[in-house]
Amino acid sequence: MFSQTVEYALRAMAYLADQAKVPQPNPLIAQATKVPSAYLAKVLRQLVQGGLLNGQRGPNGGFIIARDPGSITLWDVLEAVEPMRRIKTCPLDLASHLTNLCPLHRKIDDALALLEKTFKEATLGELLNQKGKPHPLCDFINPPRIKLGVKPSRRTKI
Amino acid sequence: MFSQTVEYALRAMAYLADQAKVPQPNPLIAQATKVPSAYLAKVLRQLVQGGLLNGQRGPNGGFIIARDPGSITLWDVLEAVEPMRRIKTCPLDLASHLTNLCPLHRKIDDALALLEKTFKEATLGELLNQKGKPHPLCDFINPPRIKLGVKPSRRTKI
DNA sequence: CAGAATTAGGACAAAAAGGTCTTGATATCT
DNA sequence: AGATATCAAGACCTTTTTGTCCTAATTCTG
Repeated sequence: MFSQTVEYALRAMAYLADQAKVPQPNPLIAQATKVPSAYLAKVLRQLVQGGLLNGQRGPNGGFIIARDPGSITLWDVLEAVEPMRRIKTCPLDLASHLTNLCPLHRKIDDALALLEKTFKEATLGELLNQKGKPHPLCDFINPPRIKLGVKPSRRTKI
Repeated sequence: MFSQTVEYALRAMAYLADQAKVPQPNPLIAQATKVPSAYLAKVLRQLVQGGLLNGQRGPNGGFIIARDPGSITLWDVLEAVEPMRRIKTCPLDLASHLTNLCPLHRKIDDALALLEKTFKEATLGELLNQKGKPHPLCDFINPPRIKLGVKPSRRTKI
């Protein structure tokens, strides 16, 4: 129903909302969210371009959330990576339905509207620290920023 | 958000709900719903296998709705072609979330649950003949069953 | 400034979804 | 029975999505 990309984007945003202020480099996010790092890189770039994250290069760089998590909705995240296409005009281009969707497409679009509303009402901030609930995505809070296992380059000649 | 296949399946079911009793051959459904006929064939087969349609071969054959449209929900159609995958266990396989989804995935699954409910409450029957609304999919009711334009075979040698 | 860490961008590969075509089975009609 | 209309099944192609990899640009540290 939701694409992988959306799922990954939401995971990354939830993680970064939790780590506010300290830039998190891609491999660390990838580990915490269990998303393939190389693909995550693409998703993160979309989130930067959507204005939800800032990318900071160089040592001690990484990604940092661009605004207060309380002001970012799940809808904002969705829009940044894969905008929902609401049904505005008849998908069959029938003349008589131009201004007035047929009951089927009205029903479908109503469902989309409901989804849109649900996600617009949920902020990243709300997901954090809900008592009685597990912490988002991660078994422990603020994992130490340490080097991950040094993966041997496959280019080991000389 | 919804796949093409789901959209096509819903169009076909809405059309056939409207034509109850008279078998409609694939090309006619394809024309009325503006779905590529060869692909529609696949979708129709899934709907037959899902028990929502009956296929009847031979002259004057076609597809016919298997049950009363009032008893078929949009959810049934969705399930037949592309079952929604609810989130039942932690997608990250975190031990501490096994029985208790984290707030992010709880939120996502709640949205899926809402969708599920919406579609379970809507039947094909309800879509038909809503007054003041355009007829589903088609500019006129019960189009005559006529031969479509004979498309010249591309195998015209000899 | 040299070196290392990190994002930015894009080429490329693999997998899934969407779409086409051909062949075979079955039903109807004369 | 023969001719024809139709679905059933599946091989095959195309496009989109997902995933990998390499190179360039930038920034930090000593």
